[in-house]
Amino acid sequence: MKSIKRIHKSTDADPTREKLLVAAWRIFADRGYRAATIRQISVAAGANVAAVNYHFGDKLGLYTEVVRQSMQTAEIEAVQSALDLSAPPEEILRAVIRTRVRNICRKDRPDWHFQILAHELAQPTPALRQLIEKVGRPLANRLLELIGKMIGLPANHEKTRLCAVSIMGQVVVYTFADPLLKGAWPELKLTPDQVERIADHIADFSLSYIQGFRAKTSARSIQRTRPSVKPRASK
Amino acid sequence: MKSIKRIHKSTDADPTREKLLVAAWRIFADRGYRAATIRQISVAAGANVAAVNYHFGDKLGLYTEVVRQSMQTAEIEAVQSALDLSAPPEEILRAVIRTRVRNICRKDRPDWHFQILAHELAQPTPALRQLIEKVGRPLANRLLELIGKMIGLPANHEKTRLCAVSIMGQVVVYTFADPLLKGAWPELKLTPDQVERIADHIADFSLSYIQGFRAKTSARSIQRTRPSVKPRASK
Amino acid sequence: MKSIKRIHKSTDADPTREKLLVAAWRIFADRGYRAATIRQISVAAGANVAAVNYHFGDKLGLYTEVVRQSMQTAEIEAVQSALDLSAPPEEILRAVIRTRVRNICRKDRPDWHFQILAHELAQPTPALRQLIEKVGRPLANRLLELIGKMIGLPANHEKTRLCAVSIMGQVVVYTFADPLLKGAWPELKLTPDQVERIADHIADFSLSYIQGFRAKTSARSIQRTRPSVKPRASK
Amino acid sequence: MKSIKRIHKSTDADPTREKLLVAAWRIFADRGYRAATIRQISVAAGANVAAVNYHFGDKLGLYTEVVRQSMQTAEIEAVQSALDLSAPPEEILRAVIRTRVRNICRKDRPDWHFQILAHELAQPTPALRQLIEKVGRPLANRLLELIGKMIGLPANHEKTRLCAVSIMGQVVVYTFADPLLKGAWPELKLTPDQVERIADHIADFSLSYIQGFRAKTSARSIQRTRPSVKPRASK
DNA sequence: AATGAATGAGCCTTCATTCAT
DNA sequence: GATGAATGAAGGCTCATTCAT
Repeated sequence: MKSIKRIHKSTDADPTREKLLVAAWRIFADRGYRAATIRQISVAAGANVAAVNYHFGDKLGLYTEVVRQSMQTAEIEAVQSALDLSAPPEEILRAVIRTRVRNICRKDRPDWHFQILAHELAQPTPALRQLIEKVGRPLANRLLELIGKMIGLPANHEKTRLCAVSIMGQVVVYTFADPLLKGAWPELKLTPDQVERIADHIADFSLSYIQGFRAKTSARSIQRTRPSVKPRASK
Repeated sequence: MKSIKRIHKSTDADPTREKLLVAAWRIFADRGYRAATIRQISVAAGANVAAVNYHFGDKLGLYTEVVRQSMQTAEIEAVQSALDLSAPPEEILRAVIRTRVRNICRKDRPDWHFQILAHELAQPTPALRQLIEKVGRPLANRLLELIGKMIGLPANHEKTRLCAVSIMGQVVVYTFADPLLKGAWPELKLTPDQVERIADHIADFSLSYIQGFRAKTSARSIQRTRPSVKPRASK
Repeated sequence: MKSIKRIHKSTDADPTREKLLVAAWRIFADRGYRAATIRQISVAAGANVAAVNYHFGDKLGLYTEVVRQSMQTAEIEAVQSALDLSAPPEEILRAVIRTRVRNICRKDRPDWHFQILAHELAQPTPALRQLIEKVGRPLANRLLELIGKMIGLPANHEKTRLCAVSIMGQVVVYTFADPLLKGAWPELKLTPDQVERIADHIADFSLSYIQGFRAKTSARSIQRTRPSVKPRASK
Repeated sequence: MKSIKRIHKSTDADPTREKLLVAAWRIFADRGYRAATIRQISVAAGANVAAVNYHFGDKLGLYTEVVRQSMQTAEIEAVQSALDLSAPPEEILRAVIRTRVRNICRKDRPDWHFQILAHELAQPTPALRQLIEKVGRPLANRLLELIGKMIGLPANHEKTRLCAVSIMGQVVVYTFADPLLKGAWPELKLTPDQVERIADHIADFSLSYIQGFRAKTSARSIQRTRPSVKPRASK
């Protein structure tokens, strides 16, 4: 990425810059970094082709800014805040899943955040690293702690991680494999009702194992002092 | 895609064509259709740029052939044949999951099949449609029947589909979100041992809910005639 | 032809666009649409290859613009205005022929208009249709009316059309068959003097028949009511 | 043109070579030298791409042979033989025009000879020179002699040449400007009947001037000894 | 004698970037 | 501050030609 000569103020009084960001967000989410062209973005934003280079240095600069802003947005915050609730862990997990799944079918800005993530994972750019470290890791850590609490194992235990991935996989597959699901499951319409049922199912599906696992470890923990001892101790 | 004028003999004595296919498979899986260039592929195959045009008509023709062959390969067959086993459904499901997960860390041709699928889902090409209809739908149908048998619901029941997606999501996330997982989970090395543990976990995780669900529906089905009433009590 | 995204100001202060048009006009007239390359044109205009794409969308866009401008130029107007003269029809016909033939040996822009037409007729492009409808048909109609008046038959009468083609053929053969004429007629130098003699000859040659035809039809029209009966006695 | 390594016998017992020539003749006449590809020709002839190079050295060698054979064919001979008739010059001229015009609408091999000539004139190749010298000049000379006899002037007199070009122009315009004529003259169907009327018209149109011219020169030749003195003596 | 396979040159087009105003 | 104009690099594709068999 080329270094930007000047830092422009990102105040609200700079409509061109903002319009570029919104248009870029949509188009990058739709087509990914490479397939999107700055001409498409400029036209969609009603700006000149050179405006992108002027405001953001180059294409990668614009993209990086889009990714940065995308990760700061409310729905991510919503997920994070859901993780902070002082409710029972099961309810927190349910809330987290529901919040995330609901975003899949938002009408105004359909899942742009995760679409960008999906494109990044398929075709990484330099933005992926910061995306992982700034967003992926913190979110993962909170989820791991939550699950660890539920199954009575440390956050960095392999079983904890496996459970976290199992939950995450069930959620993201609806974003990543959308065309595949629509092709093999014609009734999948992602209406608000159906989305609620999906969220409930994922939570039920996951809690079934987690609660069963806790039961087993709890039973063993009667004899032992450290409940973190897991059934498969190897590693 | 330009139609190829003639059918070329695909004997083993056609090294250039084969080398092109192997190189294209690897590069397409690595970078996706658009980002891959026929020059890169030609150089990797030790052939001329025009060789692609000669053997496959154009870039899309080469890609289509790669996708077609990719979907015919042994591991897909392995998954399908696993679905045909006359073993108990639980064992079949375990075998299917294990077969698929093992392919993630194959040394010779690392998960190219699913990497191509991931690229297709992120940036669809005309090959996606046939990929869905030729591979996605048949596999999905077998999986749905298997799960339907286990939970006592029709294959096209929404709950059956939700379970299938939950299982599939847990599996494919290891391919689709690989950089993200590696970033948030440093210990994830995908050694053969670990891959086995992953497969076991996904099977345990999924069977926990499925077996519990069958127990409930079985109990209810004594009283009720229509098992399509969703037994989920919560919400 | 790719549609050009924006309308560029065609002011005189746009030298590159103008230089491209002039160079393209010459090269297209010289070699035809297919044989001319945008690299040759760009080099001749002192511009970059991509300038063609920027100003005209693509090669066909540039060509279409060349054809459009070519047909609007003065000499075509001259022919048309000659047809509007309120002089005796014979004089108008003479003027039309002379105007057209003179353009064959113009020093500044040698017969590019008709050379492009010749290439279009040999290898049609999408521009041919509009060339026929915008220029060919209107000019033909005026010529037909003029001849019809002279021979006392309707403009759309077959004999009127035959006469028009006979005149037109005598004129255009000097452009279309130029190499052939030069080869079989070494004294053909197309000096201004000789061009004048050519024009006079074509007019004399044509008026001989036309005036004789009018005499015959006039004589017969006293007796006959339907002048559409061809008065040609031979055969 | 690349020199052919060996001279192949052009006997009838070489069907591939013959089929190539026929296919090439049609396609070259249809699209011209540059636009025609040896692949199209090979496919149309049911032969291999390399067969062209094998039999004719290269593309230009095939084309040259096509042009050479085309010029030797019967209809050209027909025109030439018509010029040899010992009939009155007017009848000979009529026969020549009729023979040529009739070829325009031949059903089996529509005017390929003149279509190739038209392409050559629009985009000359090295074959043009020999085409002019082997065919153009001899035919022109015979026509000039014929006309010279009719108007009482030497064959190389400018007026003789002008008359010859006027006649030739009327004929070839039907081949060269075919799309233009069809566009501006919808009733032009080139049925056999209409073709006969066209031929008669061209003959009438031309003889009107020629016979009138002879009358004038004959009148003067009573006083003068050298009938080559023309009305407009300048030059 | 004939051909399937392969090649290098050249073409049109796209795109991010830069420059002058 | 902002933009219209222009550019160089790179990509896919076509085609005549050549090579090995």
